[in-house]
Amino acid sequence: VEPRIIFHLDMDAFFSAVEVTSNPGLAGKPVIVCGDPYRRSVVSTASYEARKFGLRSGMPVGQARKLCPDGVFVAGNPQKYVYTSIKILQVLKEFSPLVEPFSVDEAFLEFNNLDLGDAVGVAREIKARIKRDFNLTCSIGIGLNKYVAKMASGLEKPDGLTVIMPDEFLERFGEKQVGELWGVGEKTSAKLKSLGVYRVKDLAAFPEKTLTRVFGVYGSYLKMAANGLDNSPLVPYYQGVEPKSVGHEYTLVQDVADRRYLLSTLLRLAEQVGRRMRAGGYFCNTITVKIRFSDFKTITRQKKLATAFERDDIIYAVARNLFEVNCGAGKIRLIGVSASGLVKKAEAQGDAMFEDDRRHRIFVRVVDSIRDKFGDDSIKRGGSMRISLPTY
DNA sequence: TCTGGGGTCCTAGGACCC
DNA sequence: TCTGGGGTCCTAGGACCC
Repeated sequence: VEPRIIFHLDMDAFFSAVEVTSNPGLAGKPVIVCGDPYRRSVVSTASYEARKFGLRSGMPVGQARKLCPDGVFVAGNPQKYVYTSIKILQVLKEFSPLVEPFSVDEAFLEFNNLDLGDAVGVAREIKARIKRDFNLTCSIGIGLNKYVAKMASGLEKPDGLTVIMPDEFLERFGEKQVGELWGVGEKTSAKLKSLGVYRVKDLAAFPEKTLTRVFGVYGSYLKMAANGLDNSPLVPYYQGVEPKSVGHEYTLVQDVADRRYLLSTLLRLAEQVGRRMRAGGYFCNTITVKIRFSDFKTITRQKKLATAFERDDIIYAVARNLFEVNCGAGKIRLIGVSASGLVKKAEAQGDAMFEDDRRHRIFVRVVDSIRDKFGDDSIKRGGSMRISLPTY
């Protein structure tokens, strides 16, 4: 019996590549997809041409412009990427029913009864189909578990195809820095360095007891990761995963001290959160407000209620109270509202707050449907009308 | 160069109860 | 009188990922 084989498929510079397909004149140019260029934003995706200039995801757009003055900076179109992503998933399902969408540009596939030699052929077919149908390239990593497949897909980007057998993991990654491992970020790298662990092979051989003492449950995960071990199951798309939270946050165009303006923004965020919950059929019992001050210090404050709710006015009332108690008097850079403790609508039945008035619900449904068609800004309630910023 | 937005999971401390 | 032990729930923050 052949063991299960896992593919990890990673679209190459996905957002930039999609922009090029809808505007072929951009082909071969440094294309940078970012947030609204008129607001404070960062690079979402830089094409490989742009990466030659040192551009990376997460880099502030100002810095990116300096490094790459001739770059084409495009405001992202999330809907377009989601649409393309779904189309690609449909193609992947033709190759295996066991597809786990991992993000908008990544997916895992599982194959059973597939010979390893044949796996490479299947991967080539997938790459050819995606090239033919979408004019996009991807990189595929193949291994016996998700972790190895994920690490493999990054080795030969772009347009890569990499197989890693269990006994090959340390050959391929042993000499690399621990920060190259999926799940090992800046802080963990630094902590590991202080333990004398620099390379993946050092971590692979490090005593697990020490790791567990320093990192808690994460310690044994680290040791396994460094050895290419992973027994996490693939979760097929049709099983889905229930979200744990729904939130929105917004970095203001400029830091703002005007409390009326901030509250109107908070209301908009509360309404967006409510709308997403209703669209998914969820109730929540906890609201979290996030505040980032001018100095980038960031706090979160949350409140759990005894009952589940989804009404905008309740979300806003809770958020507003948390905000007013914690906002201080200075300028604020970002505010966010998030709902957690989610339960499906059916499970929330019988809750006291569920018995609220029908008219309110109908009103909200109408507003939601208009916003679905025409965008969040098409309808506003009085309190969320923009109040013009004072001149700076 | 001035630092997005959407998430998940884990930890630690305090409140509270028995 | 000057100090327990166990357990659960809630809250805040940190780390990481795409």
